[in-house]
Order: sequence, then C-alpha cells, then structure tokens
Amino acid sequence: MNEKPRSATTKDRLVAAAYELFEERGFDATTAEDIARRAGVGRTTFFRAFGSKDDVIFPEHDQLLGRIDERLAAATPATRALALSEATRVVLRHYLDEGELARARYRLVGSVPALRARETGGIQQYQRLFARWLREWMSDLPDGHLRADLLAADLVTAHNYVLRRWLRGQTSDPESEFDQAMRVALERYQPSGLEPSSAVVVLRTSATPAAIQAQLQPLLDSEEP
Amino acid sequence: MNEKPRSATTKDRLVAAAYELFEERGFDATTAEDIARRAGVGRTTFFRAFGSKDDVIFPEHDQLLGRIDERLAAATPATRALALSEATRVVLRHYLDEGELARARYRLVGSVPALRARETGGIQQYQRLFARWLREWMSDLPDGHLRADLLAADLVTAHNYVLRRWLRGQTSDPESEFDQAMRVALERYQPSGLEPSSAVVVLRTSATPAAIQAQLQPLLDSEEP
DNA sequence: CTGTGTATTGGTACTCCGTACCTTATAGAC
DNA sequence: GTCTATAAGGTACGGAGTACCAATACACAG
Repeated sequence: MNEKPRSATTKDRLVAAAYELFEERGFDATTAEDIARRAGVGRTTFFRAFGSKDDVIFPEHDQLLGRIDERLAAATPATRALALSEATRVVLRHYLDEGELARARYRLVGSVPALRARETGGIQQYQRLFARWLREWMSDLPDGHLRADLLAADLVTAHNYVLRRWLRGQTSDPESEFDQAMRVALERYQPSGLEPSSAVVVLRTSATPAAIQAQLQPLLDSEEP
Repeated sequence: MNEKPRSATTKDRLVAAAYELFEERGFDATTAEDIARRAGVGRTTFFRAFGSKDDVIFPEHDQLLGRIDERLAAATPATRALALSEATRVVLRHYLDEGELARARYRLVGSVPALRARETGGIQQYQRLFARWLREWMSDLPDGHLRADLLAADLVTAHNYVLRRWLRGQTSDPESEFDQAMRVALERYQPSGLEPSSAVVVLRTSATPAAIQAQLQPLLDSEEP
C-alpha cells in the first residue's frame, strides 16, 4: 500500500529532468511543461507528483522531520545531549549521502531568491521541532523557554555551518567538524551549573555491565574523539 | 527628490485596503485587483507600488537593515556587546512602534504558509548581517566563524522570542524582557575565557572623565538594571 | 476471454500573478 | 497657449497552479 517502484521512477525522472534544465537555462526560464516534456510525461502528471515547481528541489523534508522527532523522543534525561547531537547528525548524513545532488541544489538555491526563501522555511521547521522538545526539557530552568529557543537555533546554525562548508568543498572531513560544532553549540545545554568538562550520567543499577558500556561508549566518543 | 506626500498616501491606502481584505476573506481569496479597486486605483498602480502581493505585508526591510548596519559599524571594540544589543533593539522598537499593524501582520503571517516563508527570509537577512560583522570581530578566536554564526542566530532568536511574546499580548514590558534576553544571548560573546560576570573595557587615557562616564553608563545599566 | 471496477495519466479550460507595452492625463516650464 | 515629463490606467501576454473530464492500463472475478 506504499509507493510502487514505477511511481518512484517517474518522480526520479522528473527530478533529473528538472535539475538538467535548471542548470541549462536557469530556474525562471524553465517552465513546468519543459520539465514534463523532457521527462516524457504530461504537465498534469508533473503537478500531481510535485505540488509546485519548487517542490522538485525540496522533497522528503517530512520524512527527515519524522526521523528527528523519533530520535529525540527516544532520549532519556541522561542522554539528551547525545540525542540532540545525533538527531542533528541525521540531517547532515542525509545531505552527505545525496552527494552531488545536494551540491547542485546548493548552487541552484544560491542563485534564485525564491528558492532561498523556500529553503529557510524548511530549516525553520527543523528549528521549531528542536525547540518544541527543548522547551519541554528546559521548562523549569530560569529563562528556560528562551534558552530552549536559543539552543535550537544554535543546533541548526551549527549544522548549517558544517554543511555549507562541505557543500562548498571546504572540508574533507565534515563528520569530525560536525562533532566539534556540536560541542560548541551544546555549551548552551547545561541543565545545572556544572563545569563544561563534567558530565552527569544516570544508570539503572540493575543494568548489566555490557549495557552500561554500550550506553557510555558513544558519550565518551563524542567527548574526546 | 524623495517621495512626495501624495505618493505615500496612495501606498498607505493600498496597505490599508490590503489588510482589510485579507482579514475579511483571507489572503488567497483576495486578488491584487480587489485591493487596487478598494484603494481606488488601477491594478497596474498596485504592482508599481509593490512588486508583489506579498510586498504589501513586508515593506521597508532595507531601511531597517541599513540602520542596523550603521549601528554596528559605529561600534568600538569595547562597546561591541552594547552595539549588538542596541542594533537588535532597533528592530524591536520598529515593531513596537507599529502597534496594532504589527499584530495584524502577525495574525496574517501565522495563517498563510507562503507568507511565513517570506518572513523567515527577511529574518535570515538580519541574521546574515549580524554574522558578517561578528565574523570580522571574532575571526581570530578558536572556532571564531562558527561562534559568530551562533551568536548571530542567538541575537535574532532572542529578539524574536520577546517580539512574539509581545505580539501575542503575553507581556506588558517588552523592553525589559528584551534586556534580559540580550543578556542571555550575549553569554556567547566572551572574546577571552573570562568569567561571565567580568567585562573588558578599553578607554583612551586622553578621554575626559565625563566621556568615560558616558561610555560606561550604558554598559553598567545593561549589566544590572 | 470478457466484463467491470479502479487507478494512473493526458488534455483542456480557467483564474490569477507578474511583466511589458501603450495610451492618457495632469502638471509645470517656457 | 505649446512642450515635455511624470504618474496613472488599460490591454495583452506567458506561466503557475487548479479543476474537471476523457482515455488508457491494470486487476480480478466470472
């Protein structure tokens, strides 16, 4: 009852045709009919597959938002900092996996103001999702809601900082730059007034040593890689 | 050689007509011709005054950006924290002065996704302007560019936090909430690893005591109000 | 194989946005 | 008065997005 492979193929052909034409003649000079024709389908089919011309460039945000939400929902109070970092990493990995497609989108969005607005709208959705969880987690701190909004903005900004460096080809190791960026961003996440280098870990005494090790390892890895 | 009063009146009538119609029948159900007709002008005149239907809602961003840029350009190394706070306050004051108009825009933008995207695009412009200055000021710190981007995001986020509370009628003293929000946001602005409660002040020895007092007073005010 | 219901696609027509271009009118300059 | 410049209205056009209808492909029961 999901999508059939044939349907995915049609969408993929449309995306490929769109990127080709956008790079050939620019976004504004390309009509929806041009894209449809090159993909070998009718104009109607194009608008059925993508609600608008912009949507060809920005697909599947909803899916990413869902994965972030899942990751944050699974966090325990002791692992929240890690969950924030990992949820953000989900987005980074998505773009890294896209490879050249992500770079083509970056070039395109950078040259078309209308698409820029659309992209920042998508980014804002991530930020609001993070803020929703963080407000819940930090609501009893002084200025908790404000600090939650700030941390959400920092996470998204740190992500974009690393992503854009990678998109521009300014880094060959985005993952470790991302680790460092997350460390800086998460300086804001200090539930109590502890030293930045300390950590609070809560473990069930009934847990096996192996389980404890499994939970601790990623925390330690993210501290000193 | 600037605008004539008559021209301003026409634009004002169009803005008023647009807000009326948007609240009556909604944004999408209102055509550009409807607005022009109610304002008593032709459709062509509407598009000459505002480049698009969205522009009726978001005017004069360029002017605000210019004032922020001026304020930041005038900062000396010792007064940069204050300049950041004051530049952000320029934006807040602008919306406070608009009064009910700002609230009408807020209601409208909240209900029309297309306008939301447009608004976040404008916000992003502020953020990028702050980031441009901050990158210059912080470029020799470790992770300076990243920290500059984060602080820019924090300033904009803190501003929006207070502004939205005021727009929703959740505060009667936005200015002092803004002071507190700026204090929290500027925690990120620690050029060296000093205690958060300390400050670095550089003064010319040739300055008169009165001039020193004038420069110090706002800094002290923003520390402990 | 045939008939029937269903889902996907293509086609046509429509509204509206935004732009280009042309015409008109109003207001000074002389 | 005429001449010219500037603001305004009118018309026409291309393209986005929507609604609706026709055609075709497909599944499956009989």
